[in-house]
Amino acid sequence: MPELPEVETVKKALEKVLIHHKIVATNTYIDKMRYSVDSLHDVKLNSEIIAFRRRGRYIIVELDSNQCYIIHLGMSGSMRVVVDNEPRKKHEHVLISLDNGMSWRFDCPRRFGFMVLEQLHERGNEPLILAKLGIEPFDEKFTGGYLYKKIHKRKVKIKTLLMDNSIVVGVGNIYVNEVLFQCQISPYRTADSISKKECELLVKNIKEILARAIEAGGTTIADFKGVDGEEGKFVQELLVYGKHGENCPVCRNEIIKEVIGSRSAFYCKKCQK
DNA sequence: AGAGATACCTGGGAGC
DNA sequence: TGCTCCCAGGTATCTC
Repeated sequence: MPELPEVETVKKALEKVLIHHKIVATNTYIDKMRYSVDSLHDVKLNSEIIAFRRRGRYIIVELDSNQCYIIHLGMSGSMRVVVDNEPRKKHEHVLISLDNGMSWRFDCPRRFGFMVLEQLHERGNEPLILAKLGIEPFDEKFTGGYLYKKIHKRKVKIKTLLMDNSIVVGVGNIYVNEVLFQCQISPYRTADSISKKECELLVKNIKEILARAIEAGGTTIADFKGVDGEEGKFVQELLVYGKHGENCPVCRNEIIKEVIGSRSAFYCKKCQK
């Protein structure tokens, strides 16, 4: 389940092996994942890969043809770069051949992810698909004050709101549970009950937990692996996610799992108020 | 417009 | 062991 730290890990790994190589062929083996893959065939041949960016959970790969790939790994997507004649795996839906005999592949069993090609009208322009995204968690403008302003009139539960990527991007279900536990805030609190001070605390912990997860190469729950097949190590640091029935590491009370906004919430009733 | 629910998809785990 | 059922997740899209 790639969240922002996983996506950052994948982006860095891809950049290392793909930068400055040229696209020589595109093969697709499926009509669509979340979106149609047709646009991938519009890539200008021999375009050079010149830059990698990440925006939220999206990876943007810029080409010197003024085109860019926009990639979302969905929940089970992964990338690998192998020699061209390596047999295709069952769910490798997109194979892009490079000028060095390597093959860049998108494996996406559940088809929640996508890969499309867009035009960049002016270099650096935000592709349309990303226009509605909220602030990056590591942006210095992402402060307690910013968060408070965005949420203090909202009636929706804080857990749901922190996962809303029009507020802040990259906080998915794993990390929101960890963040709320660290802040000792119940996932059931409505956003308008969160004080300015608690917003400061939330922002501080979002930044810290995401940074630590990036450091560890992401979290492996079931599906995520980095480009090199290495598993992320942050799973070892999770305190509440997936720990229902176990004891709270702080007070030894039982960690509870309940559904909030149709997603699993893991929390400690005693520690989180 | 805000809030909440649901569809999308398939591997894997639980339960029988 | 083999079968069926259900859950996991981010995002888009729907209704109220």
